[in-house]
Amino acid sequence: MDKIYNHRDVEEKIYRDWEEKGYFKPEIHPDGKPYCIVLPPPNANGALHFGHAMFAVEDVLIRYHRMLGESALWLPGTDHAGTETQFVFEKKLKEQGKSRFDFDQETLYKMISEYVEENKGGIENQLRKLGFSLDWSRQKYTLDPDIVLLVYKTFKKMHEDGLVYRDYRLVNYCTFDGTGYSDLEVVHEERRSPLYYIKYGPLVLATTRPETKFGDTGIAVHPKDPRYQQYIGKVIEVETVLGMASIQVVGDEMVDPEFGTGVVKVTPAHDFNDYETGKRHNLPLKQVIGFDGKMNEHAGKFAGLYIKQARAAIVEEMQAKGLIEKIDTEYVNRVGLCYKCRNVLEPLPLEQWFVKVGPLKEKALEAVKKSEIKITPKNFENHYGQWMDNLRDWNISRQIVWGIRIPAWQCVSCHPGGSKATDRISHKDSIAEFTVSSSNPLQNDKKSDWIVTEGEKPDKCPRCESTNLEQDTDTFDTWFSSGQWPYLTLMTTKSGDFEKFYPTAVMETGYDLLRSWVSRMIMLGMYITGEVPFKDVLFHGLVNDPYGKKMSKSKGNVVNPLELVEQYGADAVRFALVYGNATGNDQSLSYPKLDASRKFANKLWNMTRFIEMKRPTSGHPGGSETTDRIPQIDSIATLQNDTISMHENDKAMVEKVQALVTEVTKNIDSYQFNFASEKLYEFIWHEFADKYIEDVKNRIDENSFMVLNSLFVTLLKLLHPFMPFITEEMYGKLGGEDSIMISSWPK
RNA sequence: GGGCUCAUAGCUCAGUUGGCUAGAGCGUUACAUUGACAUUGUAAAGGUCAGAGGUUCGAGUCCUCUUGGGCCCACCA
Repeated sequence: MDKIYNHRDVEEKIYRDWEEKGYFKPEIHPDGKPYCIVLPPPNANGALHFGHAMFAVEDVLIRYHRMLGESALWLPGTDHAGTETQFVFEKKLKEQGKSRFDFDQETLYKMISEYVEENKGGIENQLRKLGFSLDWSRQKYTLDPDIVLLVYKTFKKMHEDGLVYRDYRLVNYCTFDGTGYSDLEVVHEERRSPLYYIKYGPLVLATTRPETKFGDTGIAVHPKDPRYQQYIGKVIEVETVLGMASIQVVGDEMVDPEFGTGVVKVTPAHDFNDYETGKRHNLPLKQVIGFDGKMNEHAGKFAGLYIKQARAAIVEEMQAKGLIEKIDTEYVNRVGLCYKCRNVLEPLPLEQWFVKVGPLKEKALEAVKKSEIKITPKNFENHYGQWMDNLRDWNISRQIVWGIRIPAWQCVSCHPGGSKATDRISHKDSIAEFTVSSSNPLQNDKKSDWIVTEGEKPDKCPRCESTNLEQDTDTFDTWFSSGQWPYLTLMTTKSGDFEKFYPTAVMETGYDLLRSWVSRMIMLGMYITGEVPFKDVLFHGLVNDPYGKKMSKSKGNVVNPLELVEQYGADAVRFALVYGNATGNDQSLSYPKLDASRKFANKLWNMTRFIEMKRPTSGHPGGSETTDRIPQIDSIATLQNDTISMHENDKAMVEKVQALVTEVTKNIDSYQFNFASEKLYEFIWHEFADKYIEDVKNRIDENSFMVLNSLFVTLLKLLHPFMPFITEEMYGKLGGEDSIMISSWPK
């Protein structure tokens, strides 16, 4: 044996060996109790980051349960990550001087698909490098045809059950990326936005968005505001930059009399609040900003200007006309930004598919309340409850091509010029269609217009028998498919998997995915299967840079975990991430800790070397590995039964190891991986090596050797889930049979 | 505006249902060792556990408030 442990010599070889022998498959223990973890699917097009490296705790659990003799399945998969991937691809297009609008939907989809295929293997091999015992034979991808079919079925069922509906509503729309988003994908930022005090006939109101005034269909005051009682319910005449206009005044509780002048303009087409106000007072909806981010024809001579330009031009003209009383230039408010491109999102009215969350969330909330699902750390149960309580209907339509196209068709004959999303994708001016065909969309009910299928094109329109049907060009929000991941995967891997492994044992992921992912998996899982998708939720924290700052590409402080694996070894990286980090807490990447872990591996290596040297039958140069196999005593119980005569120090050590086994087992069972790893580190190094080996060194005989060897193998087994490679390597050297990963957990 | 979370040795962090004489890694200091260990071992220094109250036989741990970080949520025109 070399004097030092070199992970580069062993890791790849060992992993290949495990995989070839089929050790990652649950069939290794076909009759064992089922234990399943579904891997949170990384972006198929992405690269490994620390969020993935934290999946080490899943490997700890899987390896532990496998050693317990259970039928353990860790199921890998990848996600097509719609918006993310299309965003990356469009960047590439831009480098080539092209844009997505140069291609039709099918071509663009194909291009992205090919691009993803090229990169798809990357993430898998990176996960292998970390030693993850994933059953690759069951790997799934969110765009596998069998998965897609199940997603269609879910959608169809939800449509039939009235849990999915089409509605014309305001969405957070990014005019740069050309798609709407759900509430979750909006990031808020404080910005200085001048507050303009505008004269509106006899009234003065304050607004940050004068350019939307052409879309005003009402003016609101607080119903009890004594200043404005005489106007409520009246129509007033106001002078605007486009001439005179008449406008309805309403009283609404929404208005804060303390803010500004206590008067507010109501622009239902361009503000979420106003949309609701408009609905309450039956005010029409008038869209003045298009999906291209420009003013439309309702803006008169300002049509065609981008929002920013229009604002400046309008304000200038209003000032010239004396329509602006004052401007508060220091005013700060919160604006919604696109989480991808950081541009200001525009609330725009659009027909979208929505998931009615009410009935779903009720059950999902109850499951956690009744502890059918336990969340660790426990305080996240509060987060979960709060989020669920405030959940609004979920917009699942995305105006991007990269994703699962929504299997809904509309009859062109019955609905000439319906809401064709192609127009938005090509950025043609589709505004007229909306304002014309939806003269009063606030009361519009278009639910029955759509034919939803399991993916196949309907033969004809059930109403007019026309065969001229067009599919919705939108795709599903990526979370709609990944939100069904546990059963989508298990229903499509091997027959019997779903019955055997569902509900899965635990969903382990970063706590940042509680809302966007975990909550949706619970809702959709319970809806489709009638059962919770997993019994436990286990959250890990984020890994920040060594200074505690969040790693991000823009900051340039991203550390690639693979480089650390190369430098320190996968075992050391895994150990460093688990050691000293309380479950669910964020941590800063610590090089000293990595170093300590690497040294620990080296210590183990040298403990093995020492034991090998002291092996009674070894020492003669001609001795072969096979004849020199060390007698193994596999269970501590055997030692405790006085099968051999033991020195009293050996006996004491047996007891200590026994106690350690109990504690480590308990810690892993309760997801306290930090305790387990700390105890192992402390015991192996400072008890077993420093004291016991030093003691036994001078009095070693055949019996004490057997105890030493057996106890050390026991310790290696306890350590194996955390440091799989080195423990495997040493297990072989110490005469262990087969592989440590399929050996039994010490009792 | 709500909610969550953190504050413990020079640094990075553990501390599980209150029992602590408060620990680890790295760093620092002294000594030992060329050994199974590109080292390791033995020992030492270093902390009014953010501050103030309270509950308790007992508080780093539970409660209240204060201060200072971080995160999340919310439609303030």
